[in-house]
Amino acid sequence: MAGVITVRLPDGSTKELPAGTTALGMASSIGKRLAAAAVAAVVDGAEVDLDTVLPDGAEVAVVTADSDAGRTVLRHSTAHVLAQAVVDLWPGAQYAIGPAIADGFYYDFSLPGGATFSDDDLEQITTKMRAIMAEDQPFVRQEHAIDEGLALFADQPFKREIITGVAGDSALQAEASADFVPDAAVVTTYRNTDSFVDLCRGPHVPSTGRLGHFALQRVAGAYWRGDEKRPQLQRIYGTAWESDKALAEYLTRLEEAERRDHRRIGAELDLFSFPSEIGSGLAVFHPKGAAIRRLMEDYSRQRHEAGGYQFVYSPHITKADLFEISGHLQSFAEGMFPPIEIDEGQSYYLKPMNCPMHILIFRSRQRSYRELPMRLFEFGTVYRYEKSGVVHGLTRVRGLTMDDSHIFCTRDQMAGELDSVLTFVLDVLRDFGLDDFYLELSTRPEGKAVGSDEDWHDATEALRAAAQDKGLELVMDEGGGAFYGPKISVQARDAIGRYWQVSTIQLDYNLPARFGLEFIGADNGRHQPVMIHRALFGSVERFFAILLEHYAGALPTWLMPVQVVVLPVRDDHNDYAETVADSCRKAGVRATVDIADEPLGARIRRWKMEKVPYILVVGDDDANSSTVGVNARGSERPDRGVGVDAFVAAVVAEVESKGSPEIRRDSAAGAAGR
RNA sequence: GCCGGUGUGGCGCAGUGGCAGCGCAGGCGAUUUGUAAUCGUCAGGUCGUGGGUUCGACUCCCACCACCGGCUCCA
Repeated sequence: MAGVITVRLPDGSTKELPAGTTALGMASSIGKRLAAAAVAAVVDGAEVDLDTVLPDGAEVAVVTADSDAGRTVLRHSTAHVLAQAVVDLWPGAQYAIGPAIADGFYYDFSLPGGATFSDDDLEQITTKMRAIMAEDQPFVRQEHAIDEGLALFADQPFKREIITGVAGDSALQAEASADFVPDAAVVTTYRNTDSFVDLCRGPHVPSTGRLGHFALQRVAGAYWRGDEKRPQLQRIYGTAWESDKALAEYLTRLEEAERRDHRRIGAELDLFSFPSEIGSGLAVFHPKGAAIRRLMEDYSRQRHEAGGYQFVYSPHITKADLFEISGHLQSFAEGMFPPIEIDEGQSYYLKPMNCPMHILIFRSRQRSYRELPMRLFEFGTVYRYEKSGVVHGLTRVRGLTMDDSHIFCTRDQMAGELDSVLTFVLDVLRDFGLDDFYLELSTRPEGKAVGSDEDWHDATEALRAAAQDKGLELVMDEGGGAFYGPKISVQARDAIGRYWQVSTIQLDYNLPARFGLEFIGADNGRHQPVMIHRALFGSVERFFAILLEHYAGALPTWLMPVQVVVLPVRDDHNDYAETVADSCRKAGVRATVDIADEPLGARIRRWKMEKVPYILVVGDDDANSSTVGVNARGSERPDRGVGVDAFVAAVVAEVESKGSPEIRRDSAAGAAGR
């Protein structure tokens, strides 16, 4: 019957509506709440504005503000308002692109006369944006032919460039500008007022009044289309959410991340520093930080030894020749410190990688297949000339120590070796408390790869098989491998949901060939070994930082330099406190006594801030009955009258299981609650 | 490397051209403490470095260094 259409909803049901009903109309027919929360719709798989008239038989879903897709719409629309505000405040400003990104949005501008934003500008821009939102201006969608579009943006060169791109190679442009998906020879715009129109595929919220839960965060420079040879634009970052509550929660999350910042924790706990006298990106580890690092390294050594790795050492500098043979000088010279010239033109470089050294160890004599797989391991300190703007705490430094292994094996051993290496790596990471992973497989890059198609195929499939065997999510990074071989990287999720790339396992066809590596096979012939590069922590410094952020400084007991501190209540309890500490030490628990020359509360506070796992308070009652009062990290109230032996045994067990007091407390609380 | 910001005792901060301050931490003294800050007192800074402007610079200008947020890069 004419005048009625039927649409299908996401739950499979159908709904009859008068012809001409818009997506918003449909939402209203379902419920007021839904209509109020709606910001866009998906019709037959395409995201559209709410005022889109529904065709008969369409599949329709309402996009609400509190969904990921809905927030994207909010953020994108807020970005438009930002652009409108900036153009209003800086007449003649050119606006480039303003997409939604994870948790927010940005917009790039070129200001008249090369002016730049400063943080102070954000306030007046925000005020202007709120004014635009208060006016509740509609977002009006229009379609234009290419030449119309070019005329419309006559004084907006960045928009013209995008439009010109649309007219040209559309696939390429879609790649270049995530903000914009071109469609044949038509461009779409959204107009808020006579004075502001932006090129955009949409969808947008119906009007600016639907926005408002936003905050501008910072200004930054950003190259046009991410190309450092192109002009640098002025970028403003912001965030926007469906409600003030969601916005506040997000800002709280940012604060939490700030509290966990390893640079802050490193300073608070006196773990490391970056003296400017030494140079940018070069850390020194203080005693407490060094103690933690040593525990990490010692455990790693222990595991590697058990895992059949052989330990080697190599120097920090080498003649240029070595990195010419390896190819690093040709490819990565700008990432290396400049050479040291000695002995009439002889150049020495600080090593940026350990692999050539390990290769020379392999090549130092003839090798038999019986020696393979040969797994060489070293905590190898390398130096990389990171550009001045990129150094960042311990995560991006100029001097770092890789827990670097190079495995030489036969082609037949390759698949099995990859599998066991991956198992080993995940196992050790779990011991450090990282247990939520996904894997990323980086495949052959276009064009510049070395090695035969067959080699690449075999290696990639071997990596894929090893990865799939682990039952973890596998994400493809097509074309993301290095020129010399495919790679698996392990991405670990931390306590607040951030992913960090830690371990990498990489096949290499390049270096064995460049160095002419060979071994004598069972057939008495010469063969080239396969080489696997493997880093587990990646960089020890960076892994240290990841652990600090993951645990917010409260490391598991086995990694804490001081595990137990004993506080005598009065100074006549000092001797008993020493006895307790001795009992700990005898069991291999790191314990110290903090004598009673300050009030107990003050001492407890100090050690709490140190994040010591266990604070023991001992007084008359304890000295009389060989007990301690246990104040475990993370607990609200102390546990009085615990027997010394029982306490020590519990800590020993916790160290053995690589646990933390917080976890033990939870399970204990669960048991006590019954 | 590029854009923006910041740099004041060990740490966190105040100080808009005219005598460098506060809190915490530190030293000393007193306090003898039962679960997150006892009281008093003392000391500590050529204000990131180097130039310049000025009668006078923490303050204004220039260069450099370092750090922070991004961009680009990350073997």
